[in-house]
Amino acid sequence: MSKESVGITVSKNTDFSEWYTQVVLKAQLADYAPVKGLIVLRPDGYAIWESIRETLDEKFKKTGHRNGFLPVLIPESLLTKEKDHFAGFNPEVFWVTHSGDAEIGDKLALRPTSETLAYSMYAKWIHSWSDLPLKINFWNTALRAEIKATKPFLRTSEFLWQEGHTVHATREEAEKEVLDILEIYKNTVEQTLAIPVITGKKSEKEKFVGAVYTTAIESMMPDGKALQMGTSHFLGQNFSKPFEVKFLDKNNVETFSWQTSWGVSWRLIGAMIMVHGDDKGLVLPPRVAPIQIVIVPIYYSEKDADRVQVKANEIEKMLLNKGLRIHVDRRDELTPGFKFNDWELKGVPLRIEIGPKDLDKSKVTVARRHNRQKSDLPLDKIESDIESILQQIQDEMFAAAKKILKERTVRGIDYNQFKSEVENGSFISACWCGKISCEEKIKEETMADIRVIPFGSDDSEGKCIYCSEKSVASAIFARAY
RNA sequence: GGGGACGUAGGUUAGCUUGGUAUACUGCCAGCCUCGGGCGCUGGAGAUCAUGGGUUCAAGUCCCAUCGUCCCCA
Repeated sequence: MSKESVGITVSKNTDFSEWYTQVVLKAQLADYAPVKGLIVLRPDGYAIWESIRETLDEKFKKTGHRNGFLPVLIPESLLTKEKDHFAGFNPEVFWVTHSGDAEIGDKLALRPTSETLAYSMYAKWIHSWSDLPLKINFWNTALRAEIKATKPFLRTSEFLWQEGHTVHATREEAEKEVLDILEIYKNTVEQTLAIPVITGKKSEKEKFVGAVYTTAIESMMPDGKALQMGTSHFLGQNFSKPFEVKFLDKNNVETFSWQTSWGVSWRLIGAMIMVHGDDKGLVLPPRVAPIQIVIVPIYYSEKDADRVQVKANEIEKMLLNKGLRIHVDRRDELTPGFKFNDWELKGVPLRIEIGPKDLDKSKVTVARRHNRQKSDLPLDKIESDIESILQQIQDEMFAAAKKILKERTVRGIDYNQFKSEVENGSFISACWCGKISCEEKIKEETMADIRVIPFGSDDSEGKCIYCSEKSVASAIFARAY
């Protein structure tokens, strides 16, 4: 008999929104904070963030970036210095106006993003061509007031993220940085989180306010909505001029620098929950799972307890030595059946069950979380096979997600079909003339807009899906989070 | 921006129409239990009924206001 209040009570297919919320709460990733729009990350949720952070951090450092830390308060005078940028963020800015009872003259913003603060500092640090490139990344939080439509990990008023801010002597070098970072994002999301992405440029309407252009990785969620997974911006000299981030080049000429900024947030966790989760709860890809393998020892008598525990400890040690993240569930007060459900809710990719019946046959039972299949594995095969099983799970999860993305991307349709495909929750690849007015009309009429203009999708042969004029590219349209 | 729903033990909730001692399940604690898919049995602790005001002999229940949360649509 199942205890409904403990597990997930709705189906992912029929009530996606409620399903998502239940997974977040019941898998104990996060809980609602006392203030609307804010969440508290619990250890199981934070562990996933740490895992993502470690993967990215290693790649950033290998490509010459270093970490720094920026304060959370930005004076109004600084935030408003680049006007387009400020206008874009203004409605979402939290302001600190008082210290105690006294009013603060130049009121302070809780950072919605740190370009202005970082570059006011960079201007002090950069004087010569030899100070460049400057490549600093910051692991912190950003605050953007979300009054309506909040959702754990996807839309919250404060979120964990990283923001990278780099400064270069030439345009070419900065543009290469933008693409190098996007490639790191793509690889990490695809190989670690097992979520396929589409890379490309954002339209003018959707680009980062203050950027020359924005590149992004975009992905599809199971409800057919697109989710922006990460962005990498070419800022050109839009910030270096107002903030005077300039240097003397080798010819002793004062030159404004070229800049980039880029970030991913804990939104990635939300995407991973949505893409891989099922009606039993969370499903974690092995590469990112804080616990990759859980061992559940099964026994009743004292005698069985001894031999089962000895074997469990032995396997734990063997797998720890291989660098795997493993946990033995030694809780004595719970039944095996409860533990199975518990670890499935929490998404652990692989479970090893060891009981007297297994040991009698010199094997263990392994249960794969992503397809819920159980099989036998001989004791003497564990050491040699376990890593390839994990790899296989990782691959199968990515392949399944990729198949869905492919199946739900449609192309070569007219505007009438476009409307019904949007309703179906499809990604639509369609020609576009490049005019913002067409994109806005489409958004008005269908609620879908351009999520990304994939690299290499230039197309001057086609006709715009909306106005039928000559196209510039085939873009990906969809409704979005 | 518009609309809807809801605040009662840690969680889910009954009670509200028709005012009269606060329901259950789950979780928690103690003990027992062959416990391989949320096992069973016994006992126990746990509630300023969101907040403030009003009506009344009497308010979880009726009235007003406030605060908060969730969902849907633009």
